[in-house]
Amino acid sequence: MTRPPTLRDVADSAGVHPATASRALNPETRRLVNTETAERVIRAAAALGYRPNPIARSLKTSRSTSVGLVIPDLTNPLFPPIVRGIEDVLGPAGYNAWIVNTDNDPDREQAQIESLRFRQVEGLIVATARLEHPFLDGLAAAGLPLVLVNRRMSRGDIPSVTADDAAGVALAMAHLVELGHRRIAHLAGPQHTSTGRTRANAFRQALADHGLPDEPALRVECASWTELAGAAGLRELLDAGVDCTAILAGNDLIALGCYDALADRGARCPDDISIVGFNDMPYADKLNPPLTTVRIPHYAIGAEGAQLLLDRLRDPLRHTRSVVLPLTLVVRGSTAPARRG
Amino acid sequence: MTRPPTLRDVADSAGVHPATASRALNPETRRLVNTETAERVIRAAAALGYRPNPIARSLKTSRSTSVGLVIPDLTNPLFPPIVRGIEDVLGPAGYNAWIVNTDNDPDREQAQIESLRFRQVEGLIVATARLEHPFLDGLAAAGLPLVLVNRRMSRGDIPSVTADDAAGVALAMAHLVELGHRRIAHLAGPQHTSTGRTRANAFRQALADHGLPDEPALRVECASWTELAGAAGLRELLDAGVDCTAILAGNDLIALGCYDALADRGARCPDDISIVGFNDMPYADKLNPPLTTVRIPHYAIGAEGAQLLLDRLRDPLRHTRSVVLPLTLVVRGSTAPARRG
DNA sequence: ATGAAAGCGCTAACAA
DNA sequence: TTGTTAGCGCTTTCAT
Repeated sequence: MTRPPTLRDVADSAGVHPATASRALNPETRRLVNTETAERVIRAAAALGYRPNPIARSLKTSRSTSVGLVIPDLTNPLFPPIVRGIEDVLGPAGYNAWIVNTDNDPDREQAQIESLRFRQVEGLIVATARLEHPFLDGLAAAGLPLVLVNRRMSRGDIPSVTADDAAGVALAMAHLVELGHRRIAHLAGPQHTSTGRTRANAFRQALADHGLPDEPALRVECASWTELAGAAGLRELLDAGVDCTAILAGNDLIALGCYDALADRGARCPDDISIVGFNDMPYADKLNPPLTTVRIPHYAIGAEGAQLLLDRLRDPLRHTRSVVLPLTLVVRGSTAPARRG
Repeated sequence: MTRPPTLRDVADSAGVHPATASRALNPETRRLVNTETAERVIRAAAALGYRPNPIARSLKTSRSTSVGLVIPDLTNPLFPPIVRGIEDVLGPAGYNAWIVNTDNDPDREQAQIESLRFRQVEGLIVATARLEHPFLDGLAAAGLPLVLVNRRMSRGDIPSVTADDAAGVALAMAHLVELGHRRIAHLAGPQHTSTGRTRANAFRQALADHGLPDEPALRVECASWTELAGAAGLRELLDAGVDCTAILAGNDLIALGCYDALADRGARCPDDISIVGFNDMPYADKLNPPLTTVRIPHYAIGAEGAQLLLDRLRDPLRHTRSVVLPLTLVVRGSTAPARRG
């Protein structure tokens, strides 16, 4: 195993100075060098199997061509498609992403983000934003390029890519009302996240739009976006003796928790209660019953987010912008006409 | 935003030479420096908020403290837990992983691995091994530290972490035989992978162990580990008029494909045909019917694999070893007593 | 159009 | 125990 060739080796082999070889090999500066010389250098590089050392380049240019990707938990099926969308955009641009999991723990999040800065990432794509998020505020204030995906923050000045949650809720609610449901409950996600808040607000808006009463008893906030929290939420609702024929769940995992809670009580979906989820997670169509849900374009969210960050890195002064992506309702077996009476 | 402090700033602030500061700050070399001086340096570093620049360190030491992780597709629910296991071991050791997806395309795999070497990874954890894999042979021959997870290669000298697939098949088959099944088919995964081959071999061994005939018609090789290929495989079997009461699927996705194919034909699981999967993928318990499957310790596979690689990086001369992890059968609704006649 | 020279921030001989 | 020196591989002024 011999030492990999360096720029110097290429220069020697082509009979030029390393600086000239550098210029010839870099597309950005190639025009500064004689075409013939450039070709000679390029041939020499190819012959030697030369690959520039990105670490040396980074040290000189203080650009790492890497970014950090902050997600709650890779094993949540929501995130892998986002990650792929991001990588498929970053890769061709010469960038790569370091992925960290926060497990929704602010301390862990802070430690992980610090380890990313330590790695000299040029920017961050963050999927863990809370509406109020002082730590992210600080990073933004420090000038670190930041893009939010999936969730936004209250302050609107940090670029974000989100789905049109309000429209999704409107679709879901219209579907339920169309099926004859009049008493619809909402098992909301955590209200410190934009997704949780936006969907809950849109739920109330939909009630108003359809002329249905907004009863506080029909709204429960789940402690987390998990099956466990969803089951607990529905049990709370049922224990309180609340009467409803349909549930709008904050997301698919909460909907799955509803399946569990219903099974515990010997109730059936959709016969007794219809359920709509959010996300269209993988295999939602294979569940029992297949889950009606709002499909979110996760891959596109990732891809758009990466694009926003690249734009920002290439032109730091460019105006920031946020992107909202459309979504669709996928009707399956978990929703059915309401009991009449 | 002022320039981040460098080692030089710390040295100046502590009134020592940068080399001394370097020694004081690095735990490995701290014993070379006077305790008081070291403390003064450490205090100065803390006061300035100094963080060593890992890129400069890498350039000097030619160690990147990064490794590459090669997987087929992050959106396959098999892999996120492996990734987390890997990261949870690498992180505390000061290493991080670059993740690449190959989509099971050898060309893409090669390109991605080259981009990892370009990034100066110190080693590779590979989840895409085929039994014969010349490209990986080449990397191993070139001295790149390599660890295989999930799948092995024919040559046994590359360290690997796998589940005890043969034992898993034996468990699954014993379960089916116990339930009264006598005509059991195997929808095997691709035979160029160790998992596909090992499970298929163990299937035939189990037939022999239980005194059942080994009929070639009862074995089908699926083209890939996917739902689509699983559905195609079962259709092929049914179209051939093969009579069986149970199916051992190569993995859970192939089992899901069987669900689809059965539904197409108006047959039901487990009433008409029982199915056992492999992996215990997330939400396998929520499927219709809940899937009986062999649970593989994915997180542990990742964690062990990372440990093997770290051992290798710390002591390149250390003997290689491979790890085989035990697994368990999870019995659910997709298996039931066979029809009698 | 090319070469010379300097330096990104750090570490590791070697010298004192 | 500390300082001196050199250099990892590359890019980028500046000079020619």
